[in-house]
This record gives sequence, structure tokens and C-alpha cells, in this order.
Amino acid sequence: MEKKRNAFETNISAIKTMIEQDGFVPGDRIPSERELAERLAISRPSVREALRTLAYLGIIETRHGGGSFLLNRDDHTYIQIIAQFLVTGDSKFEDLAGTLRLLEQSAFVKLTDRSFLEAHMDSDLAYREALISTVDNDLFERIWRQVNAFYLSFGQGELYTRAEREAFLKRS
Amino acid sequence: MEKKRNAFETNISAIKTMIEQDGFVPGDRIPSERELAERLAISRPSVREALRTLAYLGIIETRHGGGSFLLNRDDHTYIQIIAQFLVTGDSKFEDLAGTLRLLEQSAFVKLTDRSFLEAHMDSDLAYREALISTVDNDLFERIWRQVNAFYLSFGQGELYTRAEREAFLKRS
DNA sequence: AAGGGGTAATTGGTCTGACCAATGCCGCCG
DNA sequence: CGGCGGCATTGGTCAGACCAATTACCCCTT
Repeated sequence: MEKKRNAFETNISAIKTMIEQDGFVPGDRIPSERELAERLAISRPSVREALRTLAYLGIIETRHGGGSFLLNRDDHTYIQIIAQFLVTGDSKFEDLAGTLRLLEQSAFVKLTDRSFLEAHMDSDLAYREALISTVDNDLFERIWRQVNAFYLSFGQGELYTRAEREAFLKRS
Repeated sequence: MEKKRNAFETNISAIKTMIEQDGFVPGDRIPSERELAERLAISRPSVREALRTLAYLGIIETRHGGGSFLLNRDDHTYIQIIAQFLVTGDSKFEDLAGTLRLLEQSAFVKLTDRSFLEAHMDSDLAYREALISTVDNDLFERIWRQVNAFYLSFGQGELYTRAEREAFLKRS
């Protein structure tokens, strides 16, 4: 049954299950730190250690003086966290551009209606965003968005020139 | 350019940069909570809130009475943790498998020497790993590896059947 | 000198209590 | 009826204390 897990992880699970059992939905305010401490029979610092982690993961949001609120699943940050660790390593900038091209290429291969892209030929970013949106895969889109954000943070220009974009559409 | 960021995230960043600047490598023991508190001029509870989050993500490991140690970044621990939060919601599992197929498809399109894959037809995982390795893009490979670890943590079977793998190679 | 054992110092784990700061509620006053 | 000001609530941070587990170190024995 229960292994000798850290009390810390137990507290996170306890808070998480309490949230589920009480039927909170995104946007709701969860009980205060002091109330959670009392109901779980642990101290407020322990509650805070758990809540801070949940906040860092984007599960909840805390407002000074206001309380803690459940966030939408879309606001969750763990994808960004993963991406943060992926890029902090020895990854090079060329890898960033190359990965973007790979991701967008796979979206392009699946694309059936290329005319959809013709409305976004003027902007490199708009073209690529439109391309990714056609995949209709939330995880894939978030990964692309994160990689692209890192790419843009390097202040480089367009990933493709207009000529390249047009050539893509003409190619069989 | 001052944003009113939470002191909490600032503390996490401060600890992370301190770890990097001091040149710690995985396995090393990082300074004690009390020493970190003193060097960062914050209280020990604040240090703990940051350390607990880092430990939860699998970046460090803490041993009661021993200290805190830097972990290898390639550990999948935080993947499991994060998966725990994903499973509870609407099933995004299809997104996982779909993303993997997209990533591998883009690698396949770039592939020139398909015979390289023929040596790995017996295992779904070996086939896919070999496929990704041909891209020779570190960031892309790490992204795939994390998504795949995520996929495997759900305990599903093969992504492709053997028949599918063979069909890929035959297709023009 | 080498090894072992036991004690002290170090370090993480948890709690109590306190005070500050931001927010929100509610009643009072115009 | 509406604006406004004070008070209660809630998160943010800190200091200090004590316990538990581990580690370091010194001394004694061999």
C-alpha cells in the first residue's frame, strides 16, 4: 500500500485530492492556507511548500491578499518547464531553427488544403502559425510554440523567406 | 524593466544560477539550506519552498541529514510527476501518440538511407530510436525523448505494429 | 599506525508564532 | 443611493526552536 513517501509529496497529493473531492472547477478559489493547514493537520509552512510547487506547475495561482485559485488546464506550465530544461543544455541555436523546420515540415506533410495557407503568405510568423494550427494537436502545438518562443528570443529574422514559402506551396 | 515577479520564482532562479555559477555537476552536494539562506539574504522557509519545488521536479534530491544533491537532468522523474496531473483530466493521450507520429514522420521524410532502419525492425522502440537518431539534431532528439518517455509512462504498447513499420519502408 | 566505535556537529523536517502587505468586504457618511 | 474608509481576511516573509537522520571527527583499542 503506502510506501514511505516524503511527507511533502503526500501533502501535495492530499491537497490535490481535496480539491477534486470538493468539486472545484477552474477559476474557483480554494481554501486559504490556514484552513488547509487545519483540515490536513499540518503546519502552514508545509501547506505553503506544497502550494508553491502547485503554483510553479501552473495548477493554481495565488494572489496576495486574495487567495489561491484553480487555473485552467491550458494555463498549466509544465510544458514550458520541460522545454526550459530541454533548452538549457548544450543545445545550439542551429538546433532551434532545425527543430522548427522539422516540426513545420511534419505539419506540412499532413496538410490537405494548401489554399488555407495562401491567406498568410505576407508574414513568416503568421504563415507558420497557420500551418501548425492545421494539425489540431494541442501538445504538438504547445511544443512548437515554446520552441518558437525561444527562437524568437534570439532576435533572428524570418525562418523562411517569402520565396521559400511560395515554393513550398508549389511543390508537389 | 522591473516586473513585479514573485519573489518565489526569483528565488528559484537565484538558486539555479548559483548552482550553475559554482560549477556543480550532477552528484555534487549543493550548499545547505542555512547557507543558501544566508548567501541569498532570504529566510530558510523561503529557501525551502524553492528547494522543495526543485526536488519535486527531480532537479535535486534531498537526504534527511545528508544534504541536497544535484541530479542528472536526463532522469525521467518529473515526467512521471507531471503525468500524474495530466491523467486526471480529459484524456490527452491521443495528443501524445499523435505528436510522436508527427515527430517521427518528419524524421522519416528527411531520411535518405532507409536500409539503416532494416536492422531495427524487430522492436518498435528500437526502430523509432534509430529513426530519430538519423536527424542529428540534439534539441529535436531531446524533445522526442521526453515525449516518448511520457508516452511510455502510460504503459501503452507499441506505437506501430511490425506490419506498419514494414509498410513505411516499402512506401515511396 | 590502522581500524572501529561512539559522540558531537551538521543538515534536513516540521512546527509555533509573529508581523507585514495586499485584497476584499461592509457599513458608515454624505 | 453611491462613494469611501476602516477592518477582517489572506498570502508573504521571517525568526527561532526542536526533532531526526546523517556525517564528521576524535579517541581508544589493538
